[in-house]
Amino acid sequence: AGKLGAEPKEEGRGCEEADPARAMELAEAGAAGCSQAVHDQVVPTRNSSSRVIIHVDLDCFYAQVEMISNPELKDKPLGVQQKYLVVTCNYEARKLGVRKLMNVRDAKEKCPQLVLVNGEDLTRYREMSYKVTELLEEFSPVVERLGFDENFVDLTEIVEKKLQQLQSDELSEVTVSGHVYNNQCIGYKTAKRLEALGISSVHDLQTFSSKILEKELGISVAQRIQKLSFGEDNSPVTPSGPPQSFSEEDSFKKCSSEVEAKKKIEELLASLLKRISQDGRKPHTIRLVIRRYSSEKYCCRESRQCPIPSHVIQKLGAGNYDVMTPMVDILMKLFRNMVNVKMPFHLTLLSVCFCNLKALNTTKKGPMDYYLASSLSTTSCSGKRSFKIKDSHMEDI
DNA sequence: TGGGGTTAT
DNA sequence: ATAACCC
Repeated sequence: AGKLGAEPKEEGRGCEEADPARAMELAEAGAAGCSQAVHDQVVPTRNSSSRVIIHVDLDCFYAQVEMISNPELKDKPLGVQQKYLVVTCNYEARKLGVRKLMNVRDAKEKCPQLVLVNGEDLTRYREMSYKVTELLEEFSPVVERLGFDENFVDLTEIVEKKLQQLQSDELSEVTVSGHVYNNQCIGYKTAKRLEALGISSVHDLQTFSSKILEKELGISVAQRIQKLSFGEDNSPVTPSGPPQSFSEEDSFKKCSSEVEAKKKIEELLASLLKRISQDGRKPHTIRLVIRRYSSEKYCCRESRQCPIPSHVIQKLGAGNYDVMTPMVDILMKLFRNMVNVKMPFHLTLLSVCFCNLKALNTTKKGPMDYYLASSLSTTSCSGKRSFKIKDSHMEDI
C-alpha cells in the first residue's frame, strides 16, 4: 500500500481503524500472506522491489484514552473538549450526531446527554501514543509516526523471512483481502490550486499535463502528487525516533498586556521544562510563537527564535538551579521583538517551543575539556558550529 | 478550529 | 522565519 494514499478518508464506512491488538493480528496476516487482492482479484506475490507497509490508525484516540482511564465513560456518549470545541468523540456520541471539531454548544444541542472531559493537557495522550509506537517497534524498528494516533510500519523484512519459511504448498492457500480507495485530493492549499487548474479528481490529476503541473506547483510537488495519483509512492518509511521538538501552546480570546503574556509564557515554560528533563536530551534553540487577533480569514502565526545560552543549557537537566528566570528573560525579549508593547495589541495564542535537541555529551572528560568548554562558551558561534570545532579538537587530542 | 507535530524553502 | 503539510 502506498503510504500517503493508504487511508480512506470517509467516516462511517466501518473502515479499518484498529486497536493495537488487532493491528498485530493484521500484521501477522500480512506476514503470512503472499498475495494481495484488489477488487477481489488475487494478484501474484509481490516482486522483490516492492514493500509491505502497514498503517495503524487508532480510533478516536483521545476518547479511547479517556475511556481506559475511567471505564465508567465507556457506555456513555463522550466528547473530548479543548476550549469551546469537541475535538473528538467516541462512537456512542457519533451515533447521536456529534462530530469531530464540533462546537460545544452545537454538540450539546444535538446530544444533551453528552459527557465532556477536558483534553487540553496532552500529557496522557502523548504517553499512550509513544507506548503504541514502542509496541510496534518490537516487530520492526522501522516505525514512522504521524500525529499521535497513526503509525506506519515497514514489514518488508519480516514478510520476506516468513515467506522463506513457508513451504510452497502453503503459499498458494493464503490470501489477504484488499481495500479500494476513493477519490480524494491531498492538502488544503494544493487542492485549491489544483481546482483552479480544473483538477478535482484523482483521474483528472492522472491525465493532466506533467509539464504544466510542474510549472504551476514546482517540480517537486508536481512529480510527487502525480505519482501518488497512480498509487505510486516510493517514499521510505522513516523511523521517527524521539521527537525533534517539544512545544506547549495555549489559545485564548484575548491577551493584550505584557504582564498577562508573561504569566502565560511562564506556565507554558514550566510544563516544557518538566518534559525536557524527563527526555534527557537538551534543547539548543528556543522559539516563541504568537497569533494576533484578526477579525476574519486565515490567521498566520509569527515566531522568533534564538539559541539557548550554553550556561543555561548546562543547568537544564539535574540540579535545582533556577532555569526559569533566564529562560523567561529570553522569551520576553523575543516577545518584545515581535510585539510593540507600546502600542495596543491583541493576541489569541502563545506557544513556546524547544527544538534543536542534542543528546548529552557522552565523550569522556579529558584534561583539556574544561579549557575547551570555557573558551567556546565565550565565542559567539552558533551551537552547531561550536560543536564541530569541539569535535575536531577532540579528535586531535 | 485545538494542541500538537514534520519537512521544504 | 515562514509556509505547507499531517493528525
